[in-house]
Amino acid sequence: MTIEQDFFNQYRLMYRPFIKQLNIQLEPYQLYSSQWAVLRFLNDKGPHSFVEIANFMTIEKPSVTKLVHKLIELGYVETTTGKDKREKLVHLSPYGEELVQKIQLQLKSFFEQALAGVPKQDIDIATQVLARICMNINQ
Amino acid sequence: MTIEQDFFNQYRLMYRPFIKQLNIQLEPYQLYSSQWAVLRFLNDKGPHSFVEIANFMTIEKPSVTKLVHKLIELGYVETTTGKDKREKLVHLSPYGEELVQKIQLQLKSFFEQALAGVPKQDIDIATQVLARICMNINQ
DNA sequence: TTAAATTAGTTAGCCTAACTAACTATATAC
DNA sequence: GTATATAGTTAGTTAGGCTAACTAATTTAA
Repeated sequence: MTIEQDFFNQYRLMYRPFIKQLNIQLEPYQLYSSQWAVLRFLNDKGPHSFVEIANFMTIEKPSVTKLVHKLIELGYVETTTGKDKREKLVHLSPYGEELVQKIQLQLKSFFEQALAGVPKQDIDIATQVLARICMNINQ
Repeated sequence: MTIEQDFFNQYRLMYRPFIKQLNIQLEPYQLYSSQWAVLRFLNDKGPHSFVEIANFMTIEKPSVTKLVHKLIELGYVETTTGKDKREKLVHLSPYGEELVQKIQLQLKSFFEQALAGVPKQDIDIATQVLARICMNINQ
């Protein structure tokens, strides 16, 4: 067992329990983790088109259609026409903006608990490792 | 954006591209990443029952049933009766053992490429961070 | 200038990888 | 000896992706 294999084993092993807990946190807001990822992206990076959301999340366009339409239905986001008649810009609704702040506050303590006992410096290193892998994998 | 939130964002962002690439690596063996996770567990930790596999992978029993039955169908694993008539122990077949060695060799270079440019020390730290989170989340 | 190619988003239908509820068969506890 | 617990299975559901094929709008090029 090399240290690389060990890392990826551990990476995968963490996924299910993490997503499960995250979904429990999000349940009061009728959100799943994938929908939350979209809200967070719009909050952090501002309004973006469907294609831009797809590129950022490295998922396909039809998957974005489903996610965003659900968020529209919930009243958390709205769309406006983009730079031409084809493009639609997705942005948080006023209600959505409030909600994101509220959820982020709640998740803050969940994340802190999950990382309890881990030095800040190690969290930073781990984040950089994950970012580097993303870069390496996506060419 | 706290460093904890940043870490988990990055964690989630990596998942899809990683699993996608891993599945491409496994495709010649008619395996998906979840089935590979079972083979690797049996290889690393020896024969185990369905319940033990479920506990280790933190998935439910019916999910294990499906995974293992597929692996039996492929001829990669076999079952023997366990310590009583209810329990079945799952173990790699001779063919399965060979295959695991072969796949591990192939994945070794995939993993090394994915971690290219990351110091060994940082990989270790990141692995420990992931392990600690697993522990914290699963109580 | 109009025909071909490209781009943004949608629809329909599929798949993986999980889940819960309810079941059978066996084993254990009271 | 009956009630309870445990191992595994079956049936049906779900989240969260996917591809193929479509419409409408835009750009390229002949």
